[in-house]
Amino acid sequence: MTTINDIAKMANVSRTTVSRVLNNGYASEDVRKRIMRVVEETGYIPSLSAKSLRTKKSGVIGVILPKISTETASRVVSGINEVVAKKDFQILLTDTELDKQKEIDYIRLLQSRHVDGIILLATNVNKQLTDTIEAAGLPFISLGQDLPGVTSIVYDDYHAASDVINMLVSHNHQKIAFIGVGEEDPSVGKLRRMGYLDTLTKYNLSIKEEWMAEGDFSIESGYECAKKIIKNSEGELPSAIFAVTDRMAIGAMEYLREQGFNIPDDIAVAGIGASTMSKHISPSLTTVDYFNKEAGEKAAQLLLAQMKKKKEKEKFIQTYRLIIRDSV
Amino acid sequence: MTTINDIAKMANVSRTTVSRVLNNGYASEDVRKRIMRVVEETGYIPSLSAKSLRTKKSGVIGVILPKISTETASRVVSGINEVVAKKDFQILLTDTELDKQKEIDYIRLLQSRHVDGIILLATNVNKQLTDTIEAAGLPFISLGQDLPGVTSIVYDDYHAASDVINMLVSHNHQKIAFIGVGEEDPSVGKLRRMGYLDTLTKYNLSIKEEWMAEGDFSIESGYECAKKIIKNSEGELPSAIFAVTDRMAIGAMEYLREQGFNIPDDIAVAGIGASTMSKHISPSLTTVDYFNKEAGEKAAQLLLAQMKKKKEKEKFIQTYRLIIRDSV
DNA sequence: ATTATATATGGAATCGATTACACAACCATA
DNA sequence: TATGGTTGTGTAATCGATTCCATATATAAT
Repeated sequence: MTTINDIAKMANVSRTTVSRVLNNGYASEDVRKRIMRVVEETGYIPSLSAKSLRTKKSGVIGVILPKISTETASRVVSGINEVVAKKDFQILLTDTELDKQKEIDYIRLLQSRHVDGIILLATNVNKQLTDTIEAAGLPFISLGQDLPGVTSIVYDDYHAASDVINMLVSHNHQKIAFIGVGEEDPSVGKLRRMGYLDTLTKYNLSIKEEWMAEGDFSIESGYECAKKIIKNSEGELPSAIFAVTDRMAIGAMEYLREQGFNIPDDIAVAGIGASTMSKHISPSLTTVDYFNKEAGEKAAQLLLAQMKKKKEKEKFIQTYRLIIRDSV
Repeated sequence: MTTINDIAKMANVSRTTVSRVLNNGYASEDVRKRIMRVVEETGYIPSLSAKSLRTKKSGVIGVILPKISTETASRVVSGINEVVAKKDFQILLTDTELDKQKEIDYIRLLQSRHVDGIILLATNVNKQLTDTIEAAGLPFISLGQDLPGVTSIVYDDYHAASDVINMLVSHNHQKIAFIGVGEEDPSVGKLRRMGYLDTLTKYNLSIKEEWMAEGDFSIESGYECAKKIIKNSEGELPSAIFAVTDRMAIGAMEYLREQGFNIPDDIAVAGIGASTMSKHISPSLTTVDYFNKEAGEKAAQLLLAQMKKKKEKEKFIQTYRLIIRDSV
């Protein structure tokens, strides 16, 4: 490996000058040319470890995902990347596999790698997590969960869920079942469920335990939840099922189709997420678009801004859009 | 930030000892305890930039993708991550957006970041690319394209395509249309097309220009290609369409459905990729599973092996599996 | 001609770790 | 008691950049 010292020697200048030329180009015409020629010839690439050690900046931003291979995650990452790549930052990717200890470990790891900032897609929210973030003292953005003390971009889960119910009611549905996830996840688990419950209450519709089931984000769990709901409510079947994610909605549709139910005539289905699939299955799935990529872009922009100038915690609510399709 | 020197002072030892304790734990019981206590108390995190500068190892492996937000990419990355995370490596992610210059730039960039190895999902293959790889002198794996001089994992595109045609023929299809992509992409563009053409020839089936169209991987382009094929072949419609990717196959299905064709009775459709969607649309799509995640895992394993001990170029052919579903 | 100012360059410290080498203390063996 | 081997610890060089400060030269102002 050629180093800055080699270049300096070959160009007959000090390494100080080489560094300056490469960073701001400050030098006499003559010297600059001489240096650049040597750089070209040798194919010299500066060591970013050395640079980072000295400057405390790495040009890397850390992204912590709950799970890499989901459509949401990949859209968000794509949005983030689009923004940061323009400023010559790269992304260091970590995957917690939904393990809350790893969320914390990775923050510390990224810190030790001197990343310039972190974007976290949290699933669990707890004190230890926020303490670790606090201690890291890095520019930090939380996406998808509102973290105390941390600038957050959140989806409007409550109103999105609520709007889905509004829409179902306006389609004359009175008996609406629910497929949710665990409450450790404040956004998807709690808020969406609250949106569902509160809106039913608003319309004075009955809330039945038998019409509620809890899955784990997977298509299969959606299938199982639908089965459970249908089995448990022999007397009175729901006329619609609202699943808090598209994948679970799609699993539910599969079960219903298998059982000979017509969607939407016998039972309507709605999800959240605007997955590619939702558009292309049949009947196409009514869902909520959360603009994940835009959220990723926004997160990246906020992070870059925060890297320039530390700011107070802010909270941004990402807009959403209800997409009404054939499944209702 | 507390440094190793701070720890040394506080524990009343030299930084050498601190380093040793933290790396191999070599020290007397007494000293070790003293140091660990201070480490705990201060929450000391060693600087990986400094470490990397000294050791020439970063614990990071670079991944270069043609496009982040595709199912293939996210499966592969997930496979890679699963393997390398176990060995405490992280992934530095870059996205070329299908730009061949960026493929080269990113290799150099990753090199300057002292990544310990690179996994590249190339789309374009050219001399400059292989030269850059050669020059980087890093452990390197190419996934999806066979790169001269570089250990590669390739999908068996030719035979996969060929098998799709075999299967269609065995379902009594004689008139098989084709939706492909550009030939700059040796694997998807060239090999899959050759598999199609050669197999038609083998069966003595006619190859018609009107039955062939070229898309760009997107669902929309699949739709357009199907339209073009149907329009151009007024006299004699094909009885099956083979698209080289699931997304294009799904686009094609959409057009056919719109036009009132029954799938598979009027026209059968097959794709490649085993996307999640292929399983859940209706009719479910016949496709080829390339085991992308496993390919990612394999790539990671090979890379780790190569990091231990430089090896000759090898070429691995990833297995595939034909999944016959309702669309044929 | 002298002083002040701008411009271009180099010297040397520094960032935070690792590691080759030296050395001291201790115990065991002959 | 001298010799040698272990074991534990420290000294100092090193990795490859950046950057503060000093200095030399050229140019402008008085």
